[in-house]
Amino acid sequence: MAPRKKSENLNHAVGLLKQLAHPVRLSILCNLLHQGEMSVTEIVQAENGSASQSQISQFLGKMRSENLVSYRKDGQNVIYRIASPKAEKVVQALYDIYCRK
Amino acid sequence: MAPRKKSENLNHAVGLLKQLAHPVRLSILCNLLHQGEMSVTEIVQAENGSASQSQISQFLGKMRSENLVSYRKDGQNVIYRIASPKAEKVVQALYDIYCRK
DNA sequence: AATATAAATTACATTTTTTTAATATCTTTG
DNA sequence: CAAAGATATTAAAAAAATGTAATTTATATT
Repeated sequence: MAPRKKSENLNHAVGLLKQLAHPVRLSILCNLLHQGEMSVTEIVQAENGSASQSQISQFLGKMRSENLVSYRKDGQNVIYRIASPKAEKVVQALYDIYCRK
Repeated sequence: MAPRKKSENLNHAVGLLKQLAHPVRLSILCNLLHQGEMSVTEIVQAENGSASQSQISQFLGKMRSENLVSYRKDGQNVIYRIASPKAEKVVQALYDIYCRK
């Protein structure tokens, strides 16, 4: 990796961790990790009532603004995917640590 | 791993992530990962002014209460280490992702 | 065009975290 | 025992995150 100041790495990591530190957002990212792509409707359904459409849209907006996820439009649907390789790696690591073996 | 409800894994992971999602706490854990053990004085010095003794003590208290770290007394010093293997693994993964190659 | 569906936005109240300051406790040393 | 050093505790203010409701925009269907 290109040499960086420690504090720079630290702040980038903290920025990601703050987004992961919410059950609905982490669940969304974990689902995206395994599904590849999901429409907002599918994301809302997968959360099974634990967050409203509005809240999920707000979460997606924030994660979008931090370049954790990206989207494309498909008719009236909007389809999200993970955009950040680092986010993907961290979510995978969490999955390995908490959900496997 | 013993089978667990998804939401249980999720909440455990989120609990850890909330603790990691602060620059000073993450820095402390990263230092402990590499040093093994550190006294509070050393921890405060390592943060180099970015947090007061009081604040660091509060952070350590919270991380202690969540079993992320444990401590032992050595005279007038209190020496901390990482107590949670999961925390250790996640911090190591973050280090690999953000600070190496 | 009217209706329905999908998603985003706005505003606000609530809750949780973070920060700061002051003080207390415990241990060692002179 | 008094002073100094190390750590913890308490309280309160400030800042940030969260949850909720209402509304809006855009697209598709009839």
